[in-house]
Amino acid sequence: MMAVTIKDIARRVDCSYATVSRALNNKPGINQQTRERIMAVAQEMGYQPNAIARGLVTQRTHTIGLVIPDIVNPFFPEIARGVEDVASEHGYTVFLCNTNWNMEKETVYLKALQEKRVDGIIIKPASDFDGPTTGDHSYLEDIQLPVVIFSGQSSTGRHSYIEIDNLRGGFIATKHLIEAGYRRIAFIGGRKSSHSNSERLKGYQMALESYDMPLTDELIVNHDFYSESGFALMEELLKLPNPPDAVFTGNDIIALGVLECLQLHRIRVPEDFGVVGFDNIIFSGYPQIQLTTIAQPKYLMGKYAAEVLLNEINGSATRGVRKTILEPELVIRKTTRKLKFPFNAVKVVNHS
Amino acid sequence: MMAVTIKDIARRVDCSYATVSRALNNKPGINQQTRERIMAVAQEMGYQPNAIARGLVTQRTHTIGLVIPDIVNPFFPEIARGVEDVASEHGYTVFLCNTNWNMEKETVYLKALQEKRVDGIIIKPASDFDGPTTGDHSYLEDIQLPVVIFSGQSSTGRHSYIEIDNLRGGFIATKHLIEAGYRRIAFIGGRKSSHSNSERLKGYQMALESYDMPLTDELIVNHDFYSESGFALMEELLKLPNPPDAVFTGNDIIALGVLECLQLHRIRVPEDFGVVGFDNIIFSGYPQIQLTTIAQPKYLMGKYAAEVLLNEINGSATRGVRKTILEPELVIRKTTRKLKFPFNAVKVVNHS
DNA sequence: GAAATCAATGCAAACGTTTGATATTCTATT
DNA sequence: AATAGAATATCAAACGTTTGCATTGATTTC
Repeated sequence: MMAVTIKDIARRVDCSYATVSRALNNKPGINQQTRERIMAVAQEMGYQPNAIARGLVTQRTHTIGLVIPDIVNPFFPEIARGVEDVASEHGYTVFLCNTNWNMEKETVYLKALQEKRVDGIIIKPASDFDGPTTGDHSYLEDIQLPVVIFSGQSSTGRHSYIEIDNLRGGFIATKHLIEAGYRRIAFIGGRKSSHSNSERLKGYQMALESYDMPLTDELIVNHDFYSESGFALMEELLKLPNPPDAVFTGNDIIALGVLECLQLHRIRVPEDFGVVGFDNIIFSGYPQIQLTTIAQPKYLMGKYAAEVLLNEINGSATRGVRKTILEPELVIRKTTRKLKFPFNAVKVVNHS
Repeated sequence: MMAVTIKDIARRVDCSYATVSRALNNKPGINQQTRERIMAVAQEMGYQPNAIARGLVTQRTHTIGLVIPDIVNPFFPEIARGVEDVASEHGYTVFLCNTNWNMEKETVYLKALQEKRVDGIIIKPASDFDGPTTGDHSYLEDIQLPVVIFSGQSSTGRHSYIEIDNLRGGFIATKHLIEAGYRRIAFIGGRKSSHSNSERLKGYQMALESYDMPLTDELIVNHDFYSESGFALMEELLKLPNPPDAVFTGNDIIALGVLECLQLHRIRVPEDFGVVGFDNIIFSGYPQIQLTTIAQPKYLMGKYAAEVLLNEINGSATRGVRKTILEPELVIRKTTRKLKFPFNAVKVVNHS
C-alpha cells in the first residue's frame, strides 16, 4: 500500500536516488539511456512524485490561496474561474476560501494558508464590510508573501491591487440615464462604508454636475447590497412628493429588488422609469431580466490578479507593487430607453 | 527572513525540539510550566507551524480536492459552499478544480491532487458528459484515496456516491403538471447520455403511465443542458400539429430558454402553458423568473459529501462505501397553475 | 604517458516536523 | 537511605525529496 518512492526506483534501477531525481526532473548531466530506463521504471511502478516532500526542500508548493467572501454570490464565481484558469495553466492549484464576509473566518483562513505555505494569496478582504475599521487593509501588511488584493483602497503599499474604475462606472451609468432623457435620477447604494460604493456615488454626482443637473440629497440613499434593500429603498423613494424617474443602483442585486418594486407598482420600465445596475452578473443578461448595467470584467479581474501574483512569485523580474485599474463598460439592455436626447435638449429641459 | 522553526524556539527556551513539538500540540507528558513557557515564546517569535513538514511525517495534509465541471455554472457554487463549510469546520482546506467538463483537464487535476497528497477527493466526473465512454466512472477506481462521487451511476463500488432521486424528481414534476390540469406534457431533456437526465425522463414516463395518460414519442426531445437548446426545441414542439400545453425540462437553464420562446410567441404562462424545471438554481426564485421547479438540495449535497468523505478519511469507524440518496422537492412558483384538478377529473378529461 | 578535461553518477546534508524508545529527574514509599 | 514508579525531557530516526560537492572513469590534449 505504501506509495512508491524515488528510492524504490533507485533500488530497482540500481543507481542512487539523486540520479533518479535528476532523470525524472529532466535535469542535465544524465545519460540519455539511464534517463529513459528510469522513466520507464517509474512509469511501470506507478510512481507519483510526492509534492509535499518536494515542497519541503524547494520551499515552493505551487499552490495559491483565493480568499473571497462568498462563492455563492454570483459575482465571485467568474473571478474564481479567471484565477483558476491561469493558475492551472501554470501548474498551480488554488485553495478556495469563503470568508462569508467575516473577519474572524478570514483570519483563520489566512493563517491556514500561510501554514500550508502557499506561494501567494489573492484576496477580496472581508474588512471591506466587516470589522471595527471597515475598509482598512493594513492588517494584511504583515503577510510575508505575495498578495494581490481586489480593491483600490489605500494601503501603505506592500501589496498589489486590482480593481475597476468605479468612479468612471458611476459616471457612465448616470450619463447614460441622462442622455436617455430621464430627469430625476436617484442613487440606491449598498453599504455606505464600502469604497467601491462611494466611488460609484462620486461618479454619479460628477455626471449630474457635468450636465448641470441638480444634486438632490433625498435621491441618494444607501443600505446594503441585497435585493430586499433595493426593494425597500425604492418603496421609500416612490413616496417622495417628487419621486425619481430613474435610478442607478450600487449593484445588480439591488437593481433586481428595484425592478420588483416597480413591477408591483405597475410602473413601466423603461418607458416611464429607467434602471441601471452595476456588475453585470450572469442573470442580468437573461431574457427575463435584461438589465442595463455597468459590466465589470470579472473573469479578467481574476485572470489579471492571478497573472500579477504569479509574476510576483516567480519574478525576480517585475518586482514591486502593481496597481491595475480595469475599465467598466456600459451594457445597454431593456431597463433603459433606447431613445437618446442630444446633450442640448437635456439642458433645455433641465432649465425650463 | 527565514521563518522561525521549532528549533529556534527550542534554542531559545533551551530544551529539545521534541519538547517544543509536544508542548505546541498539546501532547501529554509535558510540564505545565514548560508548556506555557514554550507557548509564550512561540507566540512572541511569531512561530507559524510548517504544515508541509508536518504533512510529510504524519502523512496527512488536512486538505481535500473538489473537482467540479464549472464553478460559473450556478449549480455548483452552492455545492462548493456546502463542501467548504464542513471542511473548514473540521480544519480542512479545499482545492478548487474546474474541469470545464473536459476529461483531459480532469485527469491532470486528479494527478496533481494525488501528488499534493490530499486526504480525499470529492468529484462530479467530467465523464458524465465527456470522453469516449460517457457515464463510465471506472477510471476513478484506481485512486488510492477516499473519494466521494456526485452521481448515482454504476461502479464496481470502491467509492461512495451521493445523488438525489432523479426518478422521483421527474415523477413529482410531471405529477404536478398533470394535477394542475395540463394535458399534453412534453419533456425537453439535456444530454441524452446523462444518467440524471434519463432517470428524470423515466420519472416523467412513470407519472404519465400512472395517470393513464398517453406517452407520445414526439413530445420527448433531448439536446443539451443549455438555454439555447431549450429555446430551439420548444420552437420545434410548437410546430407540431398537436403541440403540448406544458413541458418538464431537464434543468432550469433549459426552462429559461423555453420561457423565452413562449414569451416570444405570446403564449401565456401559466394560464395556457405550464413549465417545470429542475435544480432550483438561485435565479429561478428571483421575482422576474419565478420558475416552478424541482429543488435539489445543493448545499446539503455538498455538506453530506464532505461529511462522508471526512468520515472515510478519519474513520476506522464507518469504513465501507456509502450511498446517499437525497430527496428532491417540488417548489411551486409562477410558471404552473395553482388550480388543481382532482385526480378523477383528470381521468374524465383524458378519456372524453 | 602524464595531465587535464568532461560527462555521468554517487554521497550526504538539508528542508521542518512527529514520535517511539530511552534517559533523566523528581516524588513518594518503604 | 534506598528505591520504585511517575513525570518529564531528550535522542534519533523517519517522512521523500532536491542539490552542492566529491568521485569515478573515460577521453582528450600536449
